[in-house]
Amino acid sequence: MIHQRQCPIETIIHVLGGKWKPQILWHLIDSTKRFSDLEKLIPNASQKMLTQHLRNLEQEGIIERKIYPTVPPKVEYSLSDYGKTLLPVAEVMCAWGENHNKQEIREPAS
Amino acid sequence: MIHQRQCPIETIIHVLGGKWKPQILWHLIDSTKRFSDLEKLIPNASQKMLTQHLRNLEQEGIIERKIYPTVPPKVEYSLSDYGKTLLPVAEVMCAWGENHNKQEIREPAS
DNA sequence: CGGGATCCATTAGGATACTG
DNA sequence: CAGTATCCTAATGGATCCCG
Repeated sequence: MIHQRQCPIETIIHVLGGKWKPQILWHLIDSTKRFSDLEKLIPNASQKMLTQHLRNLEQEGIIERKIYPTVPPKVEYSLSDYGKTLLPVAEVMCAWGENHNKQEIREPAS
Repeated sequence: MIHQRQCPIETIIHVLGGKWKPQILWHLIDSTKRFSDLEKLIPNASQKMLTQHLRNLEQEGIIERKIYPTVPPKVEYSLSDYGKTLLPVAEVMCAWGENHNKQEIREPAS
């Protein structure tokens, strides 16, 4: 699964490029969330995909997963310090994307 | 195909997120290229995917396609002015990606 | 509660052949 | 030269059931 990417842009696209990853990160910005919280916040994501994306983000070091060995189990996800280095980048990406969404309805150049 | 994206990050990932799109853009930064040039520059991309990604980027307004009605045909691709607004964003993404590639071999935190 | 396992649908990407 | 068209495989995402 880990292969060399010729352009580092592909790296960040790979890290962020899962259908629900941006939303997951978005919800973790301000506070730690439990698995069930994320399920409620992102209701269209299936359990499987939520789990899978959370695992991916964890492997990349972006988020942290804390397990409380209680019954019933409790698992908390949070943005790691390293993950926070993504935020400024995400902001720039967001700004361009937001503008692009507006541009999409512009008239074609003559 | 056009659907609302809840987070604008998804927009830019959608625009850049094709296997060969970053490379296409990279090669168009400094100069206009013909289709056959891009084929040589990105030899692993199939004709089909190259065409498909070029069409996508054109539809998004990122690149321009100029057809010379000669025989044999000649088609030139170039970055549009609007496409150039992506460059600073791409740079930031690149920088993070580059650093991330180094981090990947770091030892896990204790 | 927070998953794992399994099976299915959709999409992305690739190989090859053909054409104006 | 710059593609289309067709067929195929791989990867992603989703639905459902089960379990400690």
